[in-house]
Amino acid sequence: MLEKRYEPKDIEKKWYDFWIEKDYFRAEAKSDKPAYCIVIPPPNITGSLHIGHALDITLQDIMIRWKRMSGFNTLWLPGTDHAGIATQNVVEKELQKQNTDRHVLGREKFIEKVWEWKKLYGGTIINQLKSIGASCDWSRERFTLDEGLSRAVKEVFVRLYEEGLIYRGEYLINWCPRCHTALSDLEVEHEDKQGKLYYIKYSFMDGNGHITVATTRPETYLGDTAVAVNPEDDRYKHLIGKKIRLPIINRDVPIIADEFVDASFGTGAVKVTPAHDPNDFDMGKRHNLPFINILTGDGKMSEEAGPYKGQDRFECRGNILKDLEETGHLEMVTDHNLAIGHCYRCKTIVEPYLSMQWFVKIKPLADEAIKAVKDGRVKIIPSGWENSYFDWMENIRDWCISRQIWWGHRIPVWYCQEMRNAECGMRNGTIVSRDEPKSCPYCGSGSLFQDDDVLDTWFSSALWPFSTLGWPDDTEDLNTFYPTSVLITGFDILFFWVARMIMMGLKFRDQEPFKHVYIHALIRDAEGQKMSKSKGNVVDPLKMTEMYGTDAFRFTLAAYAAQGRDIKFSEQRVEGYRHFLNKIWNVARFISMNVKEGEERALAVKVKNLSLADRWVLSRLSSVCSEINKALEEYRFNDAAGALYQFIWHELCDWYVEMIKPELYGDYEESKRAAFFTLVHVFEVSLALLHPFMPYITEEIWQQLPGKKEDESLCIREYPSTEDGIEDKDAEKKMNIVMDAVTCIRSIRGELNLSPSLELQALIKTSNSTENILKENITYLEKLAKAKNIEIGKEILPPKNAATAIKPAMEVFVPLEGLFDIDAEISRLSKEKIKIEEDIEYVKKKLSNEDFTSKAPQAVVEENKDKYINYLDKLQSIQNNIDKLNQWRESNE
RNA sequence: GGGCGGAUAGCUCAGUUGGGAGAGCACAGCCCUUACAAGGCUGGGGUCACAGGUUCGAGCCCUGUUCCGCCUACCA
Repeated sequence: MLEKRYEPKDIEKKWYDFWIEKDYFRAEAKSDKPAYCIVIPPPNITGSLHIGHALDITLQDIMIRWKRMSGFNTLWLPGTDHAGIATQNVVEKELQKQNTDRHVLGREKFIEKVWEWKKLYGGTIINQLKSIGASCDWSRERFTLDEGLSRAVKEVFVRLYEEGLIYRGEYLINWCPRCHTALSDLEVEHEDKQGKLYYIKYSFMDGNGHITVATTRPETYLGDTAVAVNPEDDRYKHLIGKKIRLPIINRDVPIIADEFVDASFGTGAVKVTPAHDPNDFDMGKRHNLPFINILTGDGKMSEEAGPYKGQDRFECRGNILKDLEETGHLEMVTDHNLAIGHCYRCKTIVEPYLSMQWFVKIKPLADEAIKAVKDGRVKIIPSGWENSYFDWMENIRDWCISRQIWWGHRIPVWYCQEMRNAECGMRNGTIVSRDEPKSCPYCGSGSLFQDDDVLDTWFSSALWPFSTLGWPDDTEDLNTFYPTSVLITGFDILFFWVARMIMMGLKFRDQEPFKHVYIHALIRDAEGQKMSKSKGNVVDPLKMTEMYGTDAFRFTLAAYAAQGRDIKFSEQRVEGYRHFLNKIWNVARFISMNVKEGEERALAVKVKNLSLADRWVLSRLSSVCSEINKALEEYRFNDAAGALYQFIWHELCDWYVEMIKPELYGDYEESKRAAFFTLVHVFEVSLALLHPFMPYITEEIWQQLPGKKEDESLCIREYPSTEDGIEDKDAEKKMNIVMDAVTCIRSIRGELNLSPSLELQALIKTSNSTENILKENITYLEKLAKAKNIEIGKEILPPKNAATAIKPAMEVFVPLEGLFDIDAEISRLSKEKIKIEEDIEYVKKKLSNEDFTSKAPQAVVEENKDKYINYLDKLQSIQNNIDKLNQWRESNE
C-alpha cells in the first residue's frame, strides 16, 4: 500500500542513484540499435542552474528518455564550458578580496588558481543537472579545456591557418576596457539610449571661417586626422583640400571628399577618426590617413591626447566639452538617439579600438553553413528562425578570435625572435604549430615566445559536437554518434554557438553536426519581463523542485513549451501540475487498495469478456499513445503533456475508474478481473508514457505496480505504441452515448442545485439505435449519475413534474415531484430553445445559399444538412416539453 | 534603419491543410459519494486588436493601421 501522500524528496534521490548504479544512461560505442545522440549545450562552470537551463535540460531529457525507451542506442553527452572571460572575472574578484591581482601572481600561478576554483565549484551545475533528473551518460562528461578538446582546438586552428582561413592583423575591434580584451561583434550588446549630438566648429587653418561637424563622441576629436564631405555636396565642394586646425591641440588636418558621407545628416561634414570608428577606419585606409590611438587599454586617454592624457574617457569628454565651449568651438548640442555597445560579460561600454588580433575569415565557412540549412541537411525548428540564421550568415563579418586574457586555449602560435633567415623573415617569424616547437623550424633559432592571447571560448564550443566524441582521433563514438540527432537550445545562442558549430562541423567532418536544431523559448516572469538578478524576478528552479517536486516542475516546463512563443512563468501553474501528480498517486493507491492476495497472477490471464468501458478506455489509450509519439517526433512538448493530462485525469480517472467501481466491488469474478486487468494495464502504459516527463514518480509507482512488465526499471521499458491499446471505434461511439445520458442527468442535478447524494429517477426516451446501448449499460448510468429506476425506451412519455435534458437521439426526464419548479424548468428549456433556434437560423441560412450548396465540398454540405435535421429534432423535443409544461401549469391553476 | 513574432474568456495560453471558438487556472452553485477537498459534479463567461480584401464561407490566407516584445545594424 502506498503512502497517503507523495513525498518527492527521498524518492527522487533513491531512483536517481538506482539508475546510475544500473548504468542505464551509458551509451554503447558500438551497437545494433540505431543511434540517437544529443550533446548538451555546455553550461558555464561559473554558472548555477537557472530556469533557462531547467527548461533546456528537461526538454532534452524528455527526448533522450523517450528514445532510450523506444529502442535507440542513446547518448546524451554532458559537459561544461570553461567560459574564459566570465571565469577569469570570478577568480579575479576573489583575488581582489585578498588584496592581490593576477599580475602579481603571474600567468602560470593564476591559471593554477582558476583550476583550483574549477575543482571546487565547477561541479556545482553538474550536480544540479543530476538533481533534476538528467539522464546523461556521465562516463563521457567533457570540459572544453580537457586535454582532448584542447587538442581538437589546436588542430582546427592550425588547419584553418594553413588554409589561409585564419589571419592576424591590426584592425578596429570591440574592446572592453574593464575586461581588458577584444570581443567579437556578437559579444557586444547594443542598447538604445537618448544621447546628444555635439556640433563642433573647426576653424580653417588660414583663420578665415570654419566648418562645423557633428559627433556623439566629442572626445575622439583628439584622434581626428581629417574632415570628410560628400564630393557632390555643393556647400562644401570648394573646401575640399583645404586644411582645418583642430581646437586646443592645434593639429592641422585636411578636408577630404568621400562618397560615404551622407550630406543630409548633421552638417554634412564628418570628423574622421580612423583609430576609433569603424567607418572612419575604412576612410582612413582609403585616403591613407594617419591612425592616432588616443586611448589606452583601460579606457584612459593616451599620450596622444595631449593635455588630457591619463583622464578617464568619460571624464575627458566632460572636460573637452567644457574647453570647447569656453574657446567658442561648441556650436550647439541636440538630442540624438543612438545605440551604445556594452560588454556582454560586464556591461561596460566598449570602445572601437585599434589593435593586433587574430581573425577567422568566415565567409567560406558561412557559405557552406547556409547551404546545409537551405537544402535541409540541418532543419531548424521552428522554421521561423531560419530567416534570422540566413540573415546573419549572409552578412557575417570576420570573427575576431583572440582574447587578451589568460584563462582559455592559448593560441598555438610562436614567434621567432631572431628571424635568422629570409624564409623566417618572410613569415614575420610566425610559427603555427600543434605542438610546442623547441626551435624555429625556419631558421633554427631557439629563441621563441608564444602568443600571449587565448582563443574566444566560443571557438572551442564550436567544435563541441565532434571534439567531445574524440576528434581528431577516429573514434568509434564519432562513427556511431556523429552527426548527432538534435541540438536543443535557446535562440540567444543561435549565432554564438549553433551557427558556428554548423560551420565547423561541415568544415572538419564534412557533415552537419546535427540533423535538427530545436530552438525553445525564453522564460520570462509572469509579467513578461526578462528574468534578471538585478530585477530580482528570477525564479530559482531548485526552489521549485524543492517546493513542488522535480516531476511537477518538469511537467510544467514541458506543458509550457509551445513552439515559437516565450514563456511567462507562473508558479501557480507548477502548483496545478503538482495536483496532477497527486491525482496519479491516488490512482496508484486505488489500485493498490484493490489488489488482493493472488490476484497479481490473474493479470496474466487473457481476459476475453471486456466491458464497454474496458474497450473504450483501451481504444482511447491506443490513440493517446500515437498522439504522444507523434507530438514528440515533432517537438510539440506542450501537446504531448496536454494529451497525457487530459487522458489520465479526465478520461481514465473521471470516467473509467468511476465506471468500473461497481464491478470491482461486485462479486462477479470474471468482469471484476477484466476491469482490474484493464485498469492496471492502462495505468501501467500511462506511467510509461509519462516517464520521460516525470521520471521519479512514475518509477516509484511502477515498481510497486502489480502485473508490470519484466523489466527491472521503467527507464528501460519499451515506450508504448498504439499496440498497447486496442482501437475500437464502435466502443467509443457507444460510450459517447452513455456519457451523453449521464451528462444529461448530471446537468439537471447541477443546474437545479440538487444534492449529489440525492438519488434521482430517470426516464430516457431514445431512438432505435440508442435504446439497446443504454439498456446494456444501465449500471453505468446508475453509478455515474446516481440514478435509480431508470426506464429506457422509444415510447417513454414525459412524466409530470419532470426536468428535461436533450441530447442527440435521446430525451432524459427526471421526475422531481415536490422539488419541481415548473416556472424554473420552463425558463431553463426556453434558454435552450433560444440557443437551438439561433443554431437553426445559422445553418438554414447557409443551406439556402445556392453558392454554398454548389461550391462547398459535398461532404460539408451533407454535414450541414444532417446538422439541420438534428437541430430541428431537438427544437421539436424542447417545444413539446415546453408545451406540456404549460398545459400542466394551466390545469393546475 | 532592416527583419521576425505576438494581439483569442478575468489571467496564462492551445487552435495542424479555411467549414459555426477550446484547455488550464480563476469565478459561481451543489457536495466531506470508502483513490484523491491538492477532490467530485454542474454552470456563467469571447465583435478571435482595428480597417479593408480574397472566398459560398476567414481566428486561420492577402493588404494596410495601432499597440507590445524580440533579433539585427559601422544612423557621424
